[in-house]
Amino acid sequence: MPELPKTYTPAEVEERWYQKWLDDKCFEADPARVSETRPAYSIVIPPPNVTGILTLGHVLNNTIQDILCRRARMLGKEVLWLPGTDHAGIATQNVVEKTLRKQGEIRHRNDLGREKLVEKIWEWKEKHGGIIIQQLKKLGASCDWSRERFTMDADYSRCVQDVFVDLYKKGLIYRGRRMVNWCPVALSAISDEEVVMKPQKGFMYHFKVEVVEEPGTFLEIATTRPETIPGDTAVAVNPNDPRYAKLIGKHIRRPLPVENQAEIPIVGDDHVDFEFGTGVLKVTPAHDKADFAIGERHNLEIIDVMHPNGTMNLIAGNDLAGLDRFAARKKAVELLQESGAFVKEEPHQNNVGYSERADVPIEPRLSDQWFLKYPSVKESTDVVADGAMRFYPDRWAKVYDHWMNGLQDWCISRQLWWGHRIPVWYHKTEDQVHCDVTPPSDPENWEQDPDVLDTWFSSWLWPFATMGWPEKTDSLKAFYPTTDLVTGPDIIFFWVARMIMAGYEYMGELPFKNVYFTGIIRDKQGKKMSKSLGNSPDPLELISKYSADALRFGIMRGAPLGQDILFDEKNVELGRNFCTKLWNAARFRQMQGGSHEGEIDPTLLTTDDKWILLRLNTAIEEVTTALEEYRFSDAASSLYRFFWSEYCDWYVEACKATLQGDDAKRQANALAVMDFVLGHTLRLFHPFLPFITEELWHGMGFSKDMPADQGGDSIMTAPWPKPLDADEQTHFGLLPEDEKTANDRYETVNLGRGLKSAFNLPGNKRVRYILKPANELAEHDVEVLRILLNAEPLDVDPAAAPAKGTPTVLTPLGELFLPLDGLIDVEAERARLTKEMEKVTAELHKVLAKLNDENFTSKVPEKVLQDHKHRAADWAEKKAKLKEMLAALG
RNA sequence: GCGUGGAUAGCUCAGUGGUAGAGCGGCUCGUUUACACCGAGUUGGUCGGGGGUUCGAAUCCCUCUCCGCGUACCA
Repeated sequence: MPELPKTYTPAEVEERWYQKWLDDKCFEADPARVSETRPAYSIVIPPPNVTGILTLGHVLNNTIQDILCRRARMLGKEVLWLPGTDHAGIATQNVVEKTLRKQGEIRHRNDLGREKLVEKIWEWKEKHGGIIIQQLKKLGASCDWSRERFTMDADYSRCVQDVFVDLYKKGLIYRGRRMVNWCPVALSAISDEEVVMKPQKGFMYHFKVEVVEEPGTFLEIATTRPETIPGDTAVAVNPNDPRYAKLIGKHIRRPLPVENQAEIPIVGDDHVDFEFGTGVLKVTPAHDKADFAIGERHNLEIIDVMHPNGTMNLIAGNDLAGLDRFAARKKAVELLQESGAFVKEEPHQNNVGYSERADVPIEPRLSDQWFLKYPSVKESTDVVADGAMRFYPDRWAKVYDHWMNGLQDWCISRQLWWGHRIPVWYHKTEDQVHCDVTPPSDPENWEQDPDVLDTWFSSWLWPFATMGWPEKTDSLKAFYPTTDLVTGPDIIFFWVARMIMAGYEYMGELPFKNVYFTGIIRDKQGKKMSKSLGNSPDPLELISKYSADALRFGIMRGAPLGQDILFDEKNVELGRNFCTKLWNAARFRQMQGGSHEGEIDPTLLTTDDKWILLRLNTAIEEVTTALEEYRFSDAASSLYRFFWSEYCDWYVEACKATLQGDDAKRQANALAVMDFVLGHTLRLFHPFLPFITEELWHGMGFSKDMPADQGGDSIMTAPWPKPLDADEQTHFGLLPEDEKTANDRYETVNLGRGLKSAFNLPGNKRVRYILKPANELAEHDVEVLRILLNAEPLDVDPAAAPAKGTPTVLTPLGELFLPLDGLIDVEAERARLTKEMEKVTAELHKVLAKLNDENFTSKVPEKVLQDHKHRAADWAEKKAKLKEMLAALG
């Protein structure tokens, strides 16, 4: 076996192994291999935006998926991780339009026209799209790239059309003139889910109008949007409001536009809250959802006073026409002031809906759009409520349930060019509609609906449309429903809920069995990572600086289930350091030489050997359980602790006693134990650290132990470690008390080191210790103690009686003395012992106080009582010893 | 409003009824048979406030404060 290089070079290693895995088709899933003994495991990737670049959110999300997939492979499952990208309608069209504008090719999309622009976007997609796919490879993602899908692939588009036509024929998709959320920048309708509410500081403007039928009677109206007054077609009061009820049916004169102060009615409507504002509401059915509803109830005229881009139109009047809605607001106030209608303005905070994408206030707007009444709602609600589909963390189930019980029809049409065009044609002369996946036979007489579908109307089919639906393909048969879905809670409604409904509607079954919701990545201050804040580090830079393994480990160790993640580069550094530690521990083993094929001889196991085997068992159990419960950070922490604090810090150091000795058999046995532990550890780590574990697996010769079928000798397909069962533990002679024996020893070492440091002796200075053992110690155990204490020599003397004032510490193995030739400072030792005495006395008092309390002793469980009694005895014994020691000082 | 998560060492978090923990940071020492991306030692906490249940509360209950998220909103 060639020697491992002194330093680990992740960039070269990661590149090399990823290519090898690809060449060997290690990630490719074959439905034909699925069987009773080889169950399927599948995940569909949440398809990133085709224009996207890797963010830390993607790193988190995809590392989790990769861990799940890699572990499933090691458990002997046939694994499909299906990758792909999303065409992301608005976002992509924006990116490309912007690029073209920057390059001076166009000023507006109309310069190119629909066909040309779509062509340009495709070109752009082929050239620059899917960068993120290459970036995912750098991260080590073990996706089956041979199955990469795009939501606008021809067959995928066909699925989208099929579904549209089907839902149309079922009467669930309909076209209607409704109030929608209109984005004045994108010039498109958007869904309720794409609107984010933001608190706004603004003003509440009051103005008064005279009741036409009762001159001298004025109504005061409060509004935040005076620019929409020209669109008012009524004012509304609550019919139960004693102040105004009698005015219902009468009229007022609308103050704007100045040149058209029409008379509009006063209507009574329960919607009006008479405690809010003045209790009089102006009703603008064209520009407010609630007002639209009032308008419908009272059959009011609808007057649209705005252009689609948010500027005022001519109907708004000469003073306002052409102004942007916010400029028009100011102008409208001025006009009211001029006419004397203005009363006052008051600062007012309210919530305004913003277009998530363009970050501008949306404009409620009446327009013709396509809507979907959600299908399979009941099954989809029940499956989560019943727990048949599990959410992790499960509190999201409640959020889901809440949304499912308040479903509003989904506005699925978008006034964009990039996307799946709605498969509906209108007859040019007759009132006919053709909805089908194929155009009408006489296309010259028909015109296709210009709109495209909301991107999510394609993503919601992702779990099955990527596997060949509507054919009943082998892949669908083998891998649907998928096993796990890993995504952020921010798209629970956008995507998760809709996939569940589509799954039931078209596959008759749930699309995935478990949903893991990741946390949201924030910076150290807790701010959300975003490009505009510039607080989002580039994962690729982190990879080149620290390695992909380091990034994966760092982010997973700090990502507890259900919590947001405060990202700190320190965590990645920790990951890098850990990889280095792993590398060096492997090198240490290799430097001892010897074959790694040595069998462990149970009769030669030392206390330390047994201890590490027991600790390994615990680690395997902890990691396995944690992963089964999706507690990735716990799994990572367990591994970290086991390998660094237990294997490296104690076991390897203790082994040096054997390795320095001259018993060849014992040495070989120690190496066999190391190999056993390392072989297991590498496999436990592989899902987290795929690259370095593969490199060491091969570099240390573990690979050839494994059967070379399926995936060859890669650690990827090595079996997932199992804890030793009872028989194996018997075989190795492992007993639970072995752990205590070793722990007593390590505690003794700790205490001895503390003593040394208390007297300012450098850790590397070899000093003499004397142990007055409480029980007899084997020669080997003494040697281990000597090495770990860095003692030279370590005298074991049951009759030890060192000079007065010799620093002494009580250990589980007996009294340990640190003779300081000629340097004894009696007062210093007295001070140290006195301090110790105070501590022990305080602890003893605490326990005794409880034990002397009748209330305690009579009510507490027997086990707790015994624990306390033992503790009291321990402290008492320590106290007695300390007293003796202090007395000896004179 | 309603729902939901959180507040434990300087920082990030673990700890769900029985002796308050880890990692990082800080400080001290250090070229020991791998590893300074390291080792040894050490310093850090009346567990957000108040009340209750209990022999016993970081842990269970109530309440308040603050931070976050979701959702619904009144012009």
